[in-house]
Amino acid sequence: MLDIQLLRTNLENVAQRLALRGHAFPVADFNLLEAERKTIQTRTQELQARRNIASKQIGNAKNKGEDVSAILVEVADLGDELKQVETHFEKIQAQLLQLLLGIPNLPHDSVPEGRNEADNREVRRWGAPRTFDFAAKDHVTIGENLGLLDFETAAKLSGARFSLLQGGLARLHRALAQFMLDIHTQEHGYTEAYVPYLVNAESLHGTGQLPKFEEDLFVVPHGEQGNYYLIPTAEVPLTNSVRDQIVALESLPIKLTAHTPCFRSEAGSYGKDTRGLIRQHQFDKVELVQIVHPQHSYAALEQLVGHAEKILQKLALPYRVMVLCAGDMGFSAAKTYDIEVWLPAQNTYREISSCSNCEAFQARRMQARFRNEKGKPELLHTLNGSGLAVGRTLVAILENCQNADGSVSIPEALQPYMGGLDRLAAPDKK
RNA sequence: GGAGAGAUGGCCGAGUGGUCGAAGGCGCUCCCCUGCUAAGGGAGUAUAGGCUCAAAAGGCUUAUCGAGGGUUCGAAUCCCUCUCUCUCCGCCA
Repeated sequence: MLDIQLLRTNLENVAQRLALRGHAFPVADFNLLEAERKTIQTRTQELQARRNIASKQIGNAKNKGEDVSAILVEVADLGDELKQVETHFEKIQAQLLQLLLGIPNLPHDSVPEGRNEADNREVRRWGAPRTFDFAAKDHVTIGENLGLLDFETAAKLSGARFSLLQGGLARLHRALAQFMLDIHTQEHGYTEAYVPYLVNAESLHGTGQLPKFEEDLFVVPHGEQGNYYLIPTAEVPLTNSVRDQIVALESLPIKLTAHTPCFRSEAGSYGKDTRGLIRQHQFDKVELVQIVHPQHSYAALEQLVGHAEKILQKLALPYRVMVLCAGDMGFSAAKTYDIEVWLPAQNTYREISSCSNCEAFQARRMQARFRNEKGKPELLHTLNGSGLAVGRTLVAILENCQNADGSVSIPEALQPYMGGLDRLAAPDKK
């Protein structure tokens, strides 16, 4: 959510910056609503003040045993009018809030202009794509040939966009998550968290998934108490842990990590990445969240990207880092780096991590604050990033580490997590 | 699921219809005394917003005592609903 003060004082500028990311701010609607708000609020407060004064007079008069009927007559009509005006005021406030909740974050000055993926800029590359002396297969073929990846059964169990892993591949998947958590907690200073996978609507409002993107979420009805939502990312529970809180200055930065499944309905992505593990309704991810002092959020973003990169480096998987253009960024982000891993079968780099600084955008929605150097509450800055998407890392390993005989070499860093196993191979067929 | 207790400022805690944005304490900030610490004295110390002001300062003002609704001229206080926490019982991994 943007600062409404900013909209009041600097609307033109805000609209321009939002236009950079392809959002048309409804300037006329806003101005109209604001003007109405102003008159109604003033009127409401006038009436409230009058009521307060009269009530005080009644109290005083009664204490002295004086007759209060004159004042009561004066105040008689006040109640009705006040109620009417208050209701009106609340309605306008709600409309303003609705409007505000639907507006994406402002892009940071360092974010390149552009409309879509094609305008993202490469920041750096690490590692060189391997050259194959045989025809490199894609991860689906590799996994199915090994007998460890089974989409057919998954479809029977659940439907499209689900997967079933078995044996060494399932273990590799688990090993990856363990490995990532260990690196982030032991080398990068994150605190591991185990979080709810079902969250309430407030939490999703806090991080920005609601109210605008409900169709991307899986909803679980929960009787009269409303709905639960399956988390689309651990960013939601981790970041919302500071919702409605004022944290102490000394406790910053708060660095949290969690391994969770993520659930996305992928509405509107029909026909995209239908083959394989790239785009699933359920996938695992190790998430990194930092909650920091506003002065340090951009330094923290660079750090956070580095933490995610570190995983790929240790796995020896080639990647590149992209800075997203204004038009390609997510709703809550002020600046986003994507890390894209090399996938030989697709002969391209594919997103495996997305790291964003949301500045105070989420903090304002969540009322997440800290007590600053002057002792005053101030909004925090929040960051999040994948460190990394487990399923996609699995894909990258299958494809990058495949051998001519159909087996897959296990990156050295993971072997301790695999009981020393150094390759996945098909069982001998007899 | 059943029975009971509770939710007040950074924290503890008083407050059952008006003089309550809220006693008292702790903590914190500033000042004084002492000065090696300790002790002592004084002042200050919620949040969000509106209007005003060129801006800052200031001034005026509104809302907020878990959330929402109701009664009333007036609600932290009375009534209703909900949420959460705690204790006991039941059930369960």
